[in-house]
Amino acid sequence: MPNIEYLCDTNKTLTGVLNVMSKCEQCIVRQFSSLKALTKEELLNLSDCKTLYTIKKGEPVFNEGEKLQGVFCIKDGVCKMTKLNANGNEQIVKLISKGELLGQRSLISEEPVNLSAVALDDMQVCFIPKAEVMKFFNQNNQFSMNVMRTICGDLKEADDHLVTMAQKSVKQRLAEVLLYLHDTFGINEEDKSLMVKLSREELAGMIGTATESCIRLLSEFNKSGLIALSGKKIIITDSDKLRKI
Amino acid sequence: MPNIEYLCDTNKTLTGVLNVMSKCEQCIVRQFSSLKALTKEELLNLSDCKTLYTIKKGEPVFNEGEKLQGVFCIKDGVCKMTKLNANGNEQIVKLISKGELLGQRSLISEEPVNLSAVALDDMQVCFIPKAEVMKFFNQNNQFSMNVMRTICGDLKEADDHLVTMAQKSVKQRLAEVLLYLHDTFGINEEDKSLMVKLSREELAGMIGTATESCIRLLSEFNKSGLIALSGKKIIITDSDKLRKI
DNA sequence: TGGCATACATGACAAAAGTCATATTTTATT
DNA sequence: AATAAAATATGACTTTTGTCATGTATGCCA
Repeated sequence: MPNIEYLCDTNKTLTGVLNVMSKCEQCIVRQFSSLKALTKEELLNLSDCKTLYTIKKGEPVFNEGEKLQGVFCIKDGVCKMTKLNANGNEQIVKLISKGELLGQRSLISEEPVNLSAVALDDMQVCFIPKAEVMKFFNQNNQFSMNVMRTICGDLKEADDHLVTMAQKSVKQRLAEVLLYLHDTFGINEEDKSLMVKLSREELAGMIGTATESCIRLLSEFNKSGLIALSGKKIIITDSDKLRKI
Repeated sequence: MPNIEYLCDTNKTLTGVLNVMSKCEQCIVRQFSSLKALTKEELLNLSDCKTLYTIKKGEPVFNEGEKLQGVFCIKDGVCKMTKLNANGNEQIVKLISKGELLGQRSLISEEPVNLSAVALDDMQVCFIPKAEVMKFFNQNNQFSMNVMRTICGDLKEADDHLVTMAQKSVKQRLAEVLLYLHDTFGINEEDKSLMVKLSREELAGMIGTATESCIRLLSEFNKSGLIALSGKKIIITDSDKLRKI
């Protein structure tokens, strides 16, 4: 992972230069996260101590087991939160995108992160040091409540996700994931293909199945006219039928 | 579910009588929950407004979709947190026992509960009204942090659980659940059988499989000498081998 | 104590999903 | 543009898991 501690402690110049271009106060993304509860003054402080980061497609923001020194606010891009199992298979637990905070759970629990975060496309993230976040917890109750509500939402999603994994067939799970990608991240205007591009292997990793099974089912959906495939691109052509699988 | 609002608003006498027998200050169970952060004064208040409840084996504490007017602190007993799927199958998401709070997520998110809670044996729970809990959130930061840490822990567990469900075989999941029941809830002294008694159907519901598959695998484990079965009782005889499945 | 209901158990078969081999296509690189 | 490497696709087969039928044990209650 990028060596955040190093950059944050020593590269004051770089940090400063980057910050000129991105005052937190004007950052629209902030409005969608728990940070929306911060006061003007708190935002000014935040602007000074944050570090803007660019992470290239395929690179990790952090890896399972690392200790974080703060949280990341996603300004742009999408990443996958993953976990390796004993066989070396990668399970994608969820996708996280613009406006969300990464690593809050780890900070609160004072534990290493439980999941890896890997960029699915080029990302821009702001790193906010631990001390700053903890200060907000102490002085801004609304912020605390926002974080708590977010985590409660995550917990509900995780429980629901669990039931899906435990009770539904691979086919149903694939249909569900395709609809989720469609509804959450949208489609390209020109060709109506899903905006988030995952390899077949990654798609299989979201569903918890073998890559071949995933490919086979995509072919089947294609033949049945539920979706259209053109190279890596997936276009949902009959979302109603997909929903009824 | 028991009509909590009714009891709490009107049955002052009953509440009082019960409270004489159970001051929160002396309640050992409290020490294991987020409530341990409360001051003496806060505990005295709590004693006055809580309601002690007895819930019989098989009865619900609350059902999926209900709106709660507070949280439940489990004084004794174990319950299953479940969700019904479209086929009417019951998925057991987790087991909750002595010392834990039920319904916090719902209260924070201001949403109906996402899971049903059903007693696996006779339970004793204290109902704490919403207003009281919210007061603690506002006046006691340590309490807030405790709740937050608990929920973060739940989230981690849920994510891990998800990976297990998605990636492991039914056989592995059964082995894992048996070890979990053993390690978390312990065994009976006399016959070394698992303390928590689940029907085959419930066990299947924890694993996310058909009851017959669950029974078949238990037989197999029995024949291979990993476990011993005597009626409903399950005795783990070779936990090392079970762990290596 | 007998009979009924329920839970547990097992066989036979079907369906779902995984594995391995091997094409074929796409993408990256020189 | 040529080639190599990676990703996608498909067939053949095995293993896992689910379903339905049916039998057996267990507990409960009049």
